[in-house]
Amino acid sequence: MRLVSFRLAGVSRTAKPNAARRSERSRQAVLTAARELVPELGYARVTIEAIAARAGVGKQTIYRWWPSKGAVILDSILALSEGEQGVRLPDTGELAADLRAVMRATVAEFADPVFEAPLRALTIEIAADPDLAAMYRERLAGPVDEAKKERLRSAQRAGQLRPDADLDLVLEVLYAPLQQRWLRRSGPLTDDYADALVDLTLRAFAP
Amino acid sequence: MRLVSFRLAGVSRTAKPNAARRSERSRQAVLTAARELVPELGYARVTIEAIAARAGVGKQTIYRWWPSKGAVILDSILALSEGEQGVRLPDTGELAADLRAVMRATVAEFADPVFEAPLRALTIEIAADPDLAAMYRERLAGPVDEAKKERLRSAQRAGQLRPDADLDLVLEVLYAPLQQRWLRRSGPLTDDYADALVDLTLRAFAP
Amino acid sequence: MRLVSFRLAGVSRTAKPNAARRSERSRQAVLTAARELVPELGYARVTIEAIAARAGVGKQTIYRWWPSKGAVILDSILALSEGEQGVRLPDTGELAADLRAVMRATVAEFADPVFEAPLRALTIEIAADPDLAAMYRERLAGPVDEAKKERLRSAQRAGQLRPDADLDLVLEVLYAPLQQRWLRRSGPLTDDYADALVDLTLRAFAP
Amino acid sequence: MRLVSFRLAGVSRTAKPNAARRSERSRQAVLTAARELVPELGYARVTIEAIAARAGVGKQTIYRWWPSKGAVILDSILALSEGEQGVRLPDTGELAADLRAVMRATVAEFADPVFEAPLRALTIEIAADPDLAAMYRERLAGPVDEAKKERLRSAQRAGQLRPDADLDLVLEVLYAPLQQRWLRRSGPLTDDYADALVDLTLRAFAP
DNA sequence: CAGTAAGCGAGACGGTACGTCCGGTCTTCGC
DNA sequence: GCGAAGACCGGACGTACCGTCTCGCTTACTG
Repeated sequence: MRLVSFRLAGVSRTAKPNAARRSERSRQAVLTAARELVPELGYARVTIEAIAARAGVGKQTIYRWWPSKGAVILDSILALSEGEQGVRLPDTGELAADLRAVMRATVAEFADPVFEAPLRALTIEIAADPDLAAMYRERLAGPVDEAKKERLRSAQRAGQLRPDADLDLVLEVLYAPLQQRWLRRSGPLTDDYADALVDLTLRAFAP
Repeated sequence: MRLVSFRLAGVSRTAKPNAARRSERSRQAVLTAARELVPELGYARVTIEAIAARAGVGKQTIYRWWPSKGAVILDSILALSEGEQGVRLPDTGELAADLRAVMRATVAEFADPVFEAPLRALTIEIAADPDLAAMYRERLAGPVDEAKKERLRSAQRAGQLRPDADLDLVLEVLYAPLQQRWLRRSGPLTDDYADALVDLTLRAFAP
Repeated sequence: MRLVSFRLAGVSRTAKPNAARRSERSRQAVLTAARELVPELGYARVTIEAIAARAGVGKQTIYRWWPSKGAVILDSILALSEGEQGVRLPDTGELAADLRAVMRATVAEFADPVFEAPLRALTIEIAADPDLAAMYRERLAGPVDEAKKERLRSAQRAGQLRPDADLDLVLEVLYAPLQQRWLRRSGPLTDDYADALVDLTLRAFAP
Repeated sequence: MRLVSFRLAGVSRTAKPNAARRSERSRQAVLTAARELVPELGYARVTIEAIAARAGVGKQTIYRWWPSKGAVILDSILALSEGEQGVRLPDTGELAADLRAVMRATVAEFADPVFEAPLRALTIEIAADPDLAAMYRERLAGPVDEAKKERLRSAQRAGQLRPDADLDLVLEVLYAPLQQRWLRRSGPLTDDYADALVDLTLRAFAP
């Protein structure tokens, strides 16, 4: 799978590298360097050269294994949850309370610069690069969304949500306003705001 | 006062240029070039040098009048509606129908590359640049949102919307899902989708 | 003339730079930096980047005005005699003495690292690059050889040299052994050796 | 002794490889590849990587057995005459005729790109690298010059050459002008030119 | 209504980063 | 245990743009 995307993304690379001989040490160093530099410098000022220098790695090693700077950032974020088992949302039986908790946690993440900076960087790259957007959906958004939808299905079985509700749409109504405020800095991100989004969503999709 | 500006003359960006002597010809050429180049090359490959070359303008002329590439893009979009009087939404008395029309029009805009490409470029720049985000809110988003809220207030008076509804939140629920799908290319943008957003919003904020 | 050779040497440069606006300051800085760096680092370790850095000049400024590193070296050597009027050899009337003086001076030059290092660098580049060889002949070797031949012609008129002697050949017999010893380090360069070359040359071309 | 070499094993270039186990196959492949690539690409574009790839050999195999690229070139030229017994010049008793034949043969060699390109490459490397120059003198120039001097000694015995002539100097006067013309491309290499060099040399060193 | 100062097109400049290439070293396999 | 294969760190290459800076030229205000 990886190799295919390389072939599509790479411009002139014809002979694909042998992944079995890849240096795990270098890989970790690059991802760590990327994660550190983004909040330090701001994404726009993070360069491949800076990542390579900080990681103590040749530039070629980055170009060999990642198709773009955005892909490095995506990997650096994915690496944080490496080794964890699948995501799972709280399920106390009380949908409203569970969603408020999750939404408030999201608000808190956006307030923490260590999360916020790489996330904003990634979001910008995704908006600009369809290939990266596909990688993002497949490897990060997809699994997380699936976990969220699992919780919603449980709520449907419990009669707390309209049984014919389009769960993708439910997620969008919950998250898109929050993420848009964050991305555009168009308003404050507070717990009250999180709660309001949960309330209106439940109203809109009440059985 | 005179002497101070004399003394500072030559220091970068302290003595701002005399707008009265600005060449309208050059301004239009730059905005047109920017608008044309973004869909042609893709935003990432549009450079100040390319805009200047296409416009037949010196680079300094761009640096003199715009603070950033994003500002040029913003202006190039604003210039499209230059001369028009204030925005105004349809008001047939039937809120659902009016909103569906507006949302479907937005969907159509996103499908047209001539609108889509500069809009995406602008959105990316806004996400990366807080200063530009402020300009955007003040000069583009603000007036448009005010017009939309005016229509919603009319609906509140007509008893078609909860009188205590937070109109900013209503707008976010309507638009953020649509714009996020577009920005992330995370799903199809259809008229049905636009209608679904209108329906759930009206449900959530029904009186 | 210069522009033509640029066009031939440059790979992708189509729009030739405007020589009238060239910065004399930068030109001098580059030539001085090159002259200093060659003996310091040895020619093989002198890079365009190092010259640019030492000169406090952008790399592009070098690439804009010189087709190759060798051309910079050639210019840096030519710049030494810039402003001087044409070369002229001593003419005491005694050919043997005059030639010995000139040959011994050449031997001394080869012993001085400040001359030797750039000269060796240039000689190597000339051997590898026919374009540069042409520049060298035209701008450096040509005028110098002409001055030497002028002295030989004077000797012919004085009956000290065979009147039908091929003067280019005379110069080669004088200088080529010396320069080859130097280039290949195949033997000692002494005043006696210089004298021996003069003696045998005069024997070979005696009237 | 054993322990020392054990301890140093792995330290770069201290423990030299066991020449007995050297692969003759690889050695030949490298030398052939080098000889082929120099005329094909021009010396400046011949890289160790290209030689290794063409030879079907790992880069390390080259670095293990040769100290520099120039040494590979030198070996590739030496390999041509491998197996031949010592060089020997024609001796018809007529020095002038014999020298003309040899000089004309040299002119012909310089005209053949298959000889010319590696020879030029080697000459350049020798000029830049004193270590290689020493190897060159010992393994290539030395034996050849000795053979030439043997012929000259025979001529001295036959009274065709001044008995006290410095034979190294004689060789230089014969060859240096020719080789310098070739290296600098400063004039045509013809049979007449070869003959002229022989004539003037015999005049200069006539008994 | 001439003189002058600004904006202008043009583009050279000092820089930074790009993405590629290669040098020389090190590691992993297979023979 | 050598050798092929090739990943690795390092660093220079030549190019593309950045944002600043002259340079003449044109154009509009000012004295």
